[in-house]
Amino acid sequence: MPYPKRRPGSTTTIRDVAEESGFSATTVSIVLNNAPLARYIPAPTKTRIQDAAKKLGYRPNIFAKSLRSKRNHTVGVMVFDITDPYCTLILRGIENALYQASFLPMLTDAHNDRNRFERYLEMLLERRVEGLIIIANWVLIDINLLADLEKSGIPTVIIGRELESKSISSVTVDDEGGAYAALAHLYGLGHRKIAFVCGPKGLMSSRKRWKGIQRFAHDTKLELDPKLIRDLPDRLSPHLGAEDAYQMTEELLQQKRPFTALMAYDDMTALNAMRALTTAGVKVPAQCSVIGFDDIATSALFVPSLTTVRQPMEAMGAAGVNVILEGINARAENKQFAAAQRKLPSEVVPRESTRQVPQS
Amino acid sequence: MPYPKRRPGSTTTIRDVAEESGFSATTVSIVLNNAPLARYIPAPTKTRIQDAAKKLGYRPNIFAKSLRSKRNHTVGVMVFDITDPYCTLILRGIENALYQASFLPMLTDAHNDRNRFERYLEMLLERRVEGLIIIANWVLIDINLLADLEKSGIPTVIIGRELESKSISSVTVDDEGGAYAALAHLYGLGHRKIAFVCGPKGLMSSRKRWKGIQRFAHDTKLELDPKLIRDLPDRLSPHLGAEDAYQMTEELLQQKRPFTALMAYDDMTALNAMRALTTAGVKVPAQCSVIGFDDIATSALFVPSLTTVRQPMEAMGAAGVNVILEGINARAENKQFAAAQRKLPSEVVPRESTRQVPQS
DNA sequence: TAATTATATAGAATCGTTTCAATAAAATGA
DNA sequence: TCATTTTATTGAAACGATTCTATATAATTA
Repeated sequence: MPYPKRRPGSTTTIRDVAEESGFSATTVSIVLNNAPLARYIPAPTKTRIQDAAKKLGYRPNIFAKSLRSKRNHTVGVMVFDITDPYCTLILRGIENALYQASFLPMLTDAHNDRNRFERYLEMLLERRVEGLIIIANWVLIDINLLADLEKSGIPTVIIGRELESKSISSVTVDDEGGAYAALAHLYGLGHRKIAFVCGPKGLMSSRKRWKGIQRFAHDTKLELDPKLIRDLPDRLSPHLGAEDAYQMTEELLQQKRPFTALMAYDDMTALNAMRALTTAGVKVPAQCSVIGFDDIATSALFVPSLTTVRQPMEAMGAAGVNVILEGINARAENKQFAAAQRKLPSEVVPRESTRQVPQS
Repeated sequence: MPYPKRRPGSTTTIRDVAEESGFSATTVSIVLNNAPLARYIPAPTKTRIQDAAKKLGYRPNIFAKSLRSKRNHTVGVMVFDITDPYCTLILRGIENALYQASFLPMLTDAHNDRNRFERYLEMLLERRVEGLIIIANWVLIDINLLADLEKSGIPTVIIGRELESKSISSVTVDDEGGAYAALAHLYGLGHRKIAFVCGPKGLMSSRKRWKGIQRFAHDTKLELDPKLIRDLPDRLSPHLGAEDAYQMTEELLQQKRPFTALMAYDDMTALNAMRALTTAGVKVPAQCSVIGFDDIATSALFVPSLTTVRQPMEAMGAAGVNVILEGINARAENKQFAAAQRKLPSEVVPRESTRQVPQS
């Protein structure tokens, strides 16, 4: 009995298959992985090995495989708040693109908390994920997280935020163009007195959208009334933002400075603005049109449904995956790869909340 | 030069730390893992090893670790549609509970598709996740998936659906009690003529909720008008359900059979029912109260905000994690463990959409 | 003092793959 | 026919940790 009989409790290994088929573990490995050398192996041998593997229900041990190959076909995905509807569609896009490539995501949620972010980052690196996708939102921890990331050297992409880094990729939507188009939409409906609830100054996307607004105003000589412009504060907690939007809309109304349309930083802001308007007795869209940005799921369900600028969230998720997949492949072949900065177009989705300005 | 100098390109291994500290790899391992034998190792040795590890930035190779220990501190999480707001809060609960235990989730989304479910299941087993959490929804693939699961022998829990299996755990909400309480809420507000848009008969939760309704009606001698009861069809696609709910509410209205309240199978149904009511000119809650079930995020934001029965989703996610963690621990110690069936209580959340029945 | 136990460390085996290097037979070319 | 190439297969060496077993000294007990 030269080979030890395989112990009943243990799982079947490649050596069991070798013994069963009458070939060596090497040959089994070559056949089952269809390695280059497999072209020297005659068909009958192949079938015998495959049959043996099937018969024993052989499932290669992924730990051993990973140990050799240093790969695990896994990427880390970090969100800052999975409760945020903005996230889930991006997640869908990520998931779908990873599925195509037979990768699986490790999902982590930083809860908008810096410590948790760092702990999770550590856990992901410890597990040697092959890539990292970060979905930025609202509050993104500041820049020194980059230090940790860059030195780790794993392909990383941030979705939803532009970065000046040369080693971290990013996928963003065309904020400026989207805001430009949104304002153009309102303008096209005849609106001239327009109120704005802009995002926090600290956010790049907020600045970009404002830039788009200004550019449109400049292009068409539309006058922007400074009294009708509010900025959301730079807050740590995103859900407080909802209340802020509500309050600011109330403030805008209390000024008694008439406006026929309101453009909000994003959909959550717009939704809360609508609530404030409705509560104050201002009918949307009859008396005031409202436009948002993002097109989160709720926006279509709302009454009235919200006109908004759609971010192609699934596409952004997919783009993020493709960017890091390129990085991962380059890495596997020891090639150099450069970080990519992708910008995707957005599109105005007209719904019930905007309407032709009433004749006066 | 007895030891080969460590190659510059490669990562630092335990042997590098051994060489640097002047001890053997064995000792390094014992110290760094604080293994039982560590109590024989004097403090100075320990610090020298720890310093060396820190100096070299040693990070143990998790693949090698897993190969020995057969563990990876990872669980598979399967959802059927991450876009479904019902999922995300449960996911939050899962994520949070796993974080406490230093586990990480592999997230998969079956897209309500059976093939995808099976492919993902295969991928998760291949990766040897230590446990499996399935968030059932709306349409859950039928029972023969159990065969695959049971034979794999990994601890599994299904959240949101009761199962007759003895080897698969489940976490559910008290559907019957919740529906009972919801109807009691309407009854308490004086409603007697109540319409129902029930869930698909095929769903256990749907049947349970209906049972709660019947029990309440029986207890209080409330009469249920069969003409005011509709069942959502058993569909494959969950989003079609939204349109169904809208239509059924229209049908209920067209009958001209008065009702002062409508109880919906779940929040999505309720939201669409409200849309239909509003569109038809029926004011909610002035003319008709509406109550849902689930308490998804959108419900609080809606105008009017939706009264509903809250499922403790985060708690359900956490409970699911705890169940499989017990299974995983039992397994690690080669103990037997029995599947657990947990049922969590629900609670009525009164909001704007329900109101005292108008005097007539 | 001798026998025993506790302390401190290391060598080698193991986990299950993949792959390098070796070998032998068969097919080809000169 | 002999040298070379192609085909077919394998033993052994990685991959990087943990742990079993062995060993040597120091401390304790009889």
